[in-house]
Amino acid sequence: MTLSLAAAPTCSSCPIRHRAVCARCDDDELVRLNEIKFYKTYAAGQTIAMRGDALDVVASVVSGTATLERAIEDGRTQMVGLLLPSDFIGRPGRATLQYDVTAVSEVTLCCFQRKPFEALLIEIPHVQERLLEMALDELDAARDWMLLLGRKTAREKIASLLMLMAKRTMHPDGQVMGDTSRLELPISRETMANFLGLTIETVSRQFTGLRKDGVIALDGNRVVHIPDLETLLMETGDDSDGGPLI
Amino acid sequence: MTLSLAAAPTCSSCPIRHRAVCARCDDDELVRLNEIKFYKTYAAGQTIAMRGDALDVVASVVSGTATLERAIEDGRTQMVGLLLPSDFIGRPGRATLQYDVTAVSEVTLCCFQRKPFEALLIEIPHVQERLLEMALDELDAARDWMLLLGRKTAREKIASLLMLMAKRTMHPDGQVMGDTSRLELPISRETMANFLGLTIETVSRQFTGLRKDGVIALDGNRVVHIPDLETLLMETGDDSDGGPLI
DNA sequence: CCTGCGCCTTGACCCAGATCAAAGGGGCGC
DNA sequence: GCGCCCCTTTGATCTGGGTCAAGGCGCAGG
Repeated sequence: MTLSLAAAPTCSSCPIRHRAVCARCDDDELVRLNEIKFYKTYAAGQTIAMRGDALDVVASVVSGTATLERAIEDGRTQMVGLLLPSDFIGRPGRATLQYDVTAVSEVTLCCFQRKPFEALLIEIPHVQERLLEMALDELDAARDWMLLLGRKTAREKIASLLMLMAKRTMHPDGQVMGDTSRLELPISRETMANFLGLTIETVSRQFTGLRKDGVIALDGNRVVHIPDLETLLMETGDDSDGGPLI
Repeated sequence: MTLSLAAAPTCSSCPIRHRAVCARCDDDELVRLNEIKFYKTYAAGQTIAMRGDALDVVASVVSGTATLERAIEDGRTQMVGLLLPSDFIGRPGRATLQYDVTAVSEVTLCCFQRKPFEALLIEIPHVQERLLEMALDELDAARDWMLLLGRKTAREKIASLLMLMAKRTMHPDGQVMGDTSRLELPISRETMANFLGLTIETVSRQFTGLRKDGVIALDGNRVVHIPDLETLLMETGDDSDGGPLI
């Protein structure tokens, strides 16, 4: 997965330039953020944190894909968030984690110790402002996802997921870039199933169905070609405007 | 629906005492909040705002019940939030609404003009802090709801809804109060169906099922008696701790 | 008192997606 | 090259909840 950083704010020294936390920081503030940050990398499949764990760091995703999941003892699992580069993990003001966080591909995080980070929040109001904005965006995304889970058909769910991936891969800051027809899926069929509230068999069948109907073409099972984004959009069941997704 | 205000912070002159926005405000700050607030009442069934509307006020619910809904053109509707007293509507920093907001019972809102409210946010950092906290709580609740929508059975969904209502009605600030066995439902079967991603027929059948199994007793169709909360909890499919729900 | 209207319940049937089961690949160690 | 393992696809069958249709029931208005 590649991200255009051309239009990203130029926070020094961080690969994603703290886009998550300091879009409006001045140099002095950046220095202070840099003082308390450190990087951490997790292998694909590794558990980053588990429900109930103490949360003594917050972090933003620099590269790779991670998932937030909620599970019931009997094995049923629902993904409740997909973390792609620039997404933020952890919440100031709460000490324990509500979900399982798992690295799907190799993941690098830019971490901040929670305590000093919270201290900085008080001094740098627009970081807090930015966090509020991000939390509200995530809330909107979660609510769109509720519509998907509660009311969409399996085919609409798959199409919506592909649109989401396409948007996130190709328009990191809102502008179109690169090849809009080739999409590399960062997650397995099982992860998709957990995201969509489906079984892997149904996910697989819907992929086959979309392929047979010419909406997508498959190249291996991690690469999707989308000949026409409009056609795919029609399959999502969303109104024309689409709206923000995760 | 009644709320215990005994332990609520003592912000003057507002029925819910701005619990949502100023748990930590001092007198001066309260005066400034009071200067820009006003009340508005909506009749049951009335539309408070629609998707796409300009959002020039933010508000907290003083009394009554309202819903946030997302709809697809073909009529499928998913409720994405239930607004009970002390809940907050609207988001600083975004001008248009993403959902339809409807009054379910008669609703009174304590409103603030968005612009002056945003101005106050900058000057009163702990209001911003409180908003962030609330947004993150709502996000947790939305994610729990995603587990319900994606992975729970119809019976578990109904049981979860009843537990949610029971918690919200009886423990507004965490402490138990009043009669834990009688629950008055503020919403119709249709509203429940839209909340749970079910049809009204299924909702009705599940109520009948729970009644026949002695988990609940019905008195008319808006009043539920819960002989044993533990039994109901077991039907929700949640792990023991339960966790926060909306 | 009857009638109409909203809401809710119940019944009969159907179907999308789950479940159970059996093959494909494709990559990697040996 | 060979076998193993994991992921994915496909097939056959089952079922929970949707759909369609027909009553209850309470209540407001005539």
